[in-house]
Amino acid sequence: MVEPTGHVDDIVSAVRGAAKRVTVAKRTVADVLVGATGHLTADEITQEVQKRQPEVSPSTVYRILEEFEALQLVVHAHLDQHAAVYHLAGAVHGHLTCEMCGDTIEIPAAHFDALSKDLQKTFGFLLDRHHVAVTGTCHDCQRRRRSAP
Amino acid sequence: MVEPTGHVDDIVSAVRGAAKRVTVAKRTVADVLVGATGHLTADEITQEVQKRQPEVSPSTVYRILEEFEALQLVVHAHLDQHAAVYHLAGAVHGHLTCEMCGDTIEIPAAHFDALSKDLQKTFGFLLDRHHVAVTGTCHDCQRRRRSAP
DNA sequence: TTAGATGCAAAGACTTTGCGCACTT
DNA sequence: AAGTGCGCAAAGTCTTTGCATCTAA
Repeated sequence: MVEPTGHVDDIVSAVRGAAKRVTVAKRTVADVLVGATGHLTADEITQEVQKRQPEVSPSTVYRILEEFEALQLVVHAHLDQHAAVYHLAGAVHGHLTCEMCGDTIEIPAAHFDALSKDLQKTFGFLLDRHHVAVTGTCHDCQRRRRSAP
Repeated sequence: MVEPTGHVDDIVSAVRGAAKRVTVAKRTVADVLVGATGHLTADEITQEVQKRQPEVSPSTVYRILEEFEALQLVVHAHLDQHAAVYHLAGAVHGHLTCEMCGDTIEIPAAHFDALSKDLQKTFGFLLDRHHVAVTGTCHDCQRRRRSAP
C-alpha cells in the first residue's frame, strides 16, 4: 500500500519556493510525515527514514524538521513525555495525553474555539491551535481506576 | 519581607505523614516554592535554594521535587521551552506561553471549565487542570507584529 | 561552479543515577 | 542505632553545532 504523493509534492514545492534545496533526505522525511497517521517523535521519524535511506543521520532529520517548521509545513508539540512530537501542519490539532497509560488522542481544533475566544477576550492572548496539548486521564483509565484503586 | 511559613508547615507535615524525612534541603525548597509568585524551572529553584543553602546540589533539588510531586504538593508542566516548570499544587492552574517573547502568564483554572466539560462529554477525557499549558501570541506581541512585519 | 545540505562526532541542556557519608528519626 | 537522604560526579536523553565533504541548482 503506497501512500499518495500529492502532499509530498506540496512540501517539495514549498521547499523550492523558499529557495531551499530539495534533497533525498527531505523527500524521505516528507514521505514519512505524509504516511504517518498521527504524530511522531524525532527519533521515530529518524528510524522510519533510515528504513528507506539508511545513511540519513539524526542531526539531518532535526535540521529538516526545523526547516519544515519554519516553512509552516510541520508543527510540533511537547506532550507530557520527554520528546517532542511532530506532524504535518493542518492535519490534526489538539492532543490529549493520558497520564496513566501514556496514550495520546488527537481531536479537531474546533474543540478549542470557545477557549480560544475566551483567552483572546480576557487576556488578549491568541491561542496557537496547532500547539494545544493537554494531559489528563482517558476514558479507559478512569474506569480502570474506579475498579482497581 | 518575610514569607508566611504556614504553607511550608503544610508541606513539612505532608512529608512527615508520608514517613519521609524532613531535611534542611526540603524545607528550603518548600520555602522557595511558597515564596515564588509564579512557576520556576528546576534550575531557578536550585539557584534560589543555593542562595540560602549553598551546599544543596541540583540533583537533590530534582529528587525533592520528584518527592513533592508524588505527594501531590507540587505540579509541573512542560511549557514550550526546554525546561519543565514547577509550582505549588492548587496555587495556579493554566499557563499561556507566548511563542514570540517567551513570556508566560498564568490564569485561573476556571477558564478551562468549559473545555474540561466538553472533553469529558465528547471523549470521556478527564482534563488535568493543573497541567494545562498552551502556546500562542501574547497581546503585546500581536501589536508588535502588526506594526513591524 | 558554488553555496547550501549532509554525515559524523562532539558538545550542550536538562535530568537521572550510583555510591559512600551525613543527618533525621 | 538504623537507615533515609545527601553531595558529588558520572551517565543518560534529547537536541544542537562545527567542520570537512558532497551535491543540487
